[in-house]
Amino acid sequence: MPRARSQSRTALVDSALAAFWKTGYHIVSMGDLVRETGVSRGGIYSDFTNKQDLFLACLDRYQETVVTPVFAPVEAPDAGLDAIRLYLETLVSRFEASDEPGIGCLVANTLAQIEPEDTQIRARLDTHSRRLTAGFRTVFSRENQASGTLSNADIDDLADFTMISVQGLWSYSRATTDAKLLRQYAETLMSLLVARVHGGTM
Amino acid sequence: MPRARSQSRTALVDSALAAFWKTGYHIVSMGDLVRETGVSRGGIYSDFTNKQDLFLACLDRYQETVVTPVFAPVEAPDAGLDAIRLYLETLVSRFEASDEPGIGCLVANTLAQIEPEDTQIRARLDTHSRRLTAGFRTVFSRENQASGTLSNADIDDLADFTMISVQGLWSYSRATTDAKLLRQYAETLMSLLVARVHGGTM
DNA sequence: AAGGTACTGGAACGATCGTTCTTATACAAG
DNA sequence: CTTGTATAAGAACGATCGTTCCAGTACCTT
Repeated sequence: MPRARSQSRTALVDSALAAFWKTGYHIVSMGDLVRETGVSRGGIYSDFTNKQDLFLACLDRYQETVVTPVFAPVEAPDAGLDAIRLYLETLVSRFEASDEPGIGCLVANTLAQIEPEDTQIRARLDTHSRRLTAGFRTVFSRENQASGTLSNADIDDLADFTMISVQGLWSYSRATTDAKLLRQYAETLMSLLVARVHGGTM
Repeated sequence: MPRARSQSRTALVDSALAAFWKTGYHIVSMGDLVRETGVSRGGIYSDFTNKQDLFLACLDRYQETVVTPVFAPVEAPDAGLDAIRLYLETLVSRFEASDEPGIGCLVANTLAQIEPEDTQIRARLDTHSRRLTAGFRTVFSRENQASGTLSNADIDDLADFTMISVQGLWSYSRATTDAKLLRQYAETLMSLLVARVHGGTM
């Protein structure tokens, strides 16, 4: 029977996730991970075959512990535009909670620093984007059922637009300490979505 | 009198810029730079004190050779909303020219992989953002003079919004090969700007 | 108490990193 | 041609990288 480690496997991944998220995959060394996770080199390599394997686990864990909780309102069965508003509000208030520049979105950060051939990582980033798009699309589709002013193609476009805008919001959160700016962005985006869904195709 | 090098200093920077842009600062090694620039190690270190110094020169060069030409319409003295449309069109058609994922924006890529304390690099990224914002703000201000429907604060917000949106567009161009999606995003953004400037505050 | 298991801490490995230095070569000036 | 200089090519340096390995130890089971 396996003995309980001082750090459980998920706690190990959580610590590694924090390091990768804040500092970036290539900058974080195994020595850093040993120090920040509190798990020895042997311990890490007994659970993961190499650094990239651990990072992939972190990407998966990121979906569970970061994306799912905050995106859950949008993915709820009865979610409407207010769910998207709530989602954006959660993001913005998270930015406002700190005076320092944010650490952005792990997925967006990773996208900027992987090589094009890195298919394993890239697949996970695609999954993330499709998850966001699908969530938004379902909401728009539901909101559109009453009026029916938008075509399916319009809804697809709007979902893609929202996904890219959110990625931009996350990305830029790494650059600024001015949360008010991010809040303004979210509000403008939100008003655009409302206008599109309830105010016709503009 | 100094002898002409086989590669001039600007050609060196251009080659290094291409490598940093496509692959990322941390992944590109000095050996890579020697191979791709065609300049020896000694030659590189005679012009730049270290790798970061060369990278800073690349960031500056990026402004000159990439940002300035494509952003020039927006910064023109008589630029209007059509200049922004032209700017977005230039970006999108650049994406459409290739079947592979894009390499994004060097500034946005760098932002995702530097440490928060890296003030020298961060200062250049801030300058870039302010440059974009200022260009957009001037256009909106000019377009607004006739009707005067927008307050100065509205114009500032809209300029920030546009800058972040453009950063998002660039960022996501690294993720997808679907240029149509990016074109759709640009068109939606453009219609929003037109509505805000000429159609009231929504 | 004894044995086995699972982890720690750290030494050690080869590879590669950024950087420096040396040697040889190609060209300009006299 | 000779001399001087700037560059090229690459050896070499210490540091650090990811990874492996080993001895010591704490804990569970019997």
